[in-house]
Amino acid sequence: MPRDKKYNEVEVLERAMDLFWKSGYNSTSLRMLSKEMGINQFSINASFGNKQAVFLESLKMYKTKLHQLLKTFEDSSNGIENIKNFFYAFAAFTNLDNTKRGCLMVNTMSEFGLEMDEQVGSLISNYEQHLRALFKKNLEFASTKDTETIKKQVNYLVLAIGGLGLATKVQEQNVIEDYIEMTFTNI
Amino acid sequence: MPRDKKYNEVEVLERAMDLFWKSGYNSTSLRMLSKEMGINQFSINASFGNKQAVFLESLKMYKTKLHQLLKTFEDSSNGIENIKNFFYAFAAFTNLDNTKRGCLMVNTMSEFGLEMDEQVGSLISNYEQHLRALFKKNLEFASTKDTETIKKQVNYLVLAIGGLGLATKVQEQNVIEDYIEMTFTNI
DNA sequence: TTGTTTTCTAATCATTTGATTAGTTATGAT
DNA sequence: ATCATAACTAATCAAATGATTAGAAAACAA
Repeated sequence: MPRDKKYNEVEVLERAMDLFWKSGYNSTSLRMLSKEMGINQFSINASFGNKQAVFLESLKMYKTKLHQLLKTFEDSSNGIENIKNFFYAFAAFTNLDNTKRGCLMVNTMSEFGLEMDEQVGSLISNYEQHLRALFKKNLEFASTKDTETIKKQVNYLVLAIGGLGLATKVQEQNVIEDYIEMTFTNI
Repeated sequence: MPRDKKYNEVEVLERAMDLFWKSGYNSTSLRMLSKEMGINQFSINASFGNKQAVFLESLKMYKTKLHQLLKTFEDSSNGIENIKNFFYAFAAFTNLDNTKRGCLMVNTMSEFGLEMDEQVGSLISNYEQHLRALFKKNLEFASTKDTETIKKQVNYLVLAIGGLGLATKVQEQNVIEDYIEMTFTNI
């Protein structure tokens, strides 16, 4: 029988995710990953395949983390206030320990635009649909809004949370708070 | 007397700007620039210094273009509607010919975050101040808003236009329009 | 035409990149 | 203890990167 792996693939992937989150895909080299993950380049490729695959797995892990955050708001009582609370939680999440990393998915959208790896692209658009569903559900809750209004407000909130993900990379906390408060003044 | 330059530095810079606008700093190589600008790498460095300097000059040119757009709204009648019109013009500008390039400044903020070249950073924050001034002036026009409200609404609009710059890279036109319309129901 | 000056071309430099190789080490079933 | 297997290390590969070099070409004053 062969020897066992010295490292835990979930643990080293978490380090990879942190690095991609902070620096993006193109600015993160395999050598940086190797150093940060504590395993060498060969082991990275042995465990994941190649750099693109490490990135995809990092995105999946990020999505899981974000989903854990989201679940709280999916389970709790419904309504606008619930969406607003999610915005605040998202802002805290994307600026954990004042790291100003933004949102890995938003960063990735910005880095690649529409010319994105297909698997990465579908992971992200899948999550956008997920968010849309949450927003829609909460907007419909105890409300007399017509379908057209809800559609527009969902579009609005999706872009607003994208903008929030970008803003947490560069803006101060008080500006972020003003933004969230203002976003929900009229919906 | 020496020979004259075969190329016009403004024209080749415009090509460089287009490339940085489309692909960002790190994903644009000197060889891509050379091909697109129609001059070789030596000439690029002879005219501008190095890659970073070409980028800085590209940003300056972009800023000038954006400023030409902005001037229309600085000169025209004041008020909320004026800001809204600027949002629409900005959305059209960042998605000219359906190129989905977004805003070069927003793209740059997203690519580098706060760890940005000093000159690039001050150029961008300088423009943010410019926008803040425009928004403030128009919000104050024929309005009884208190100082605190105006401060919050300016913060809101600055982040909203950043989000719009990001959104034009990936979203459809109708979603963009819903976003702008909804943004201005809140102020 | 000649000579001087600068632009331009093409080749090359040292690094860095993603990826792979050859060879060594450790594990655990027998 | 032996040995088959897979994980590991370190070195290396070809390609791409930003930058620079040496020399040819062009323009104009004299």
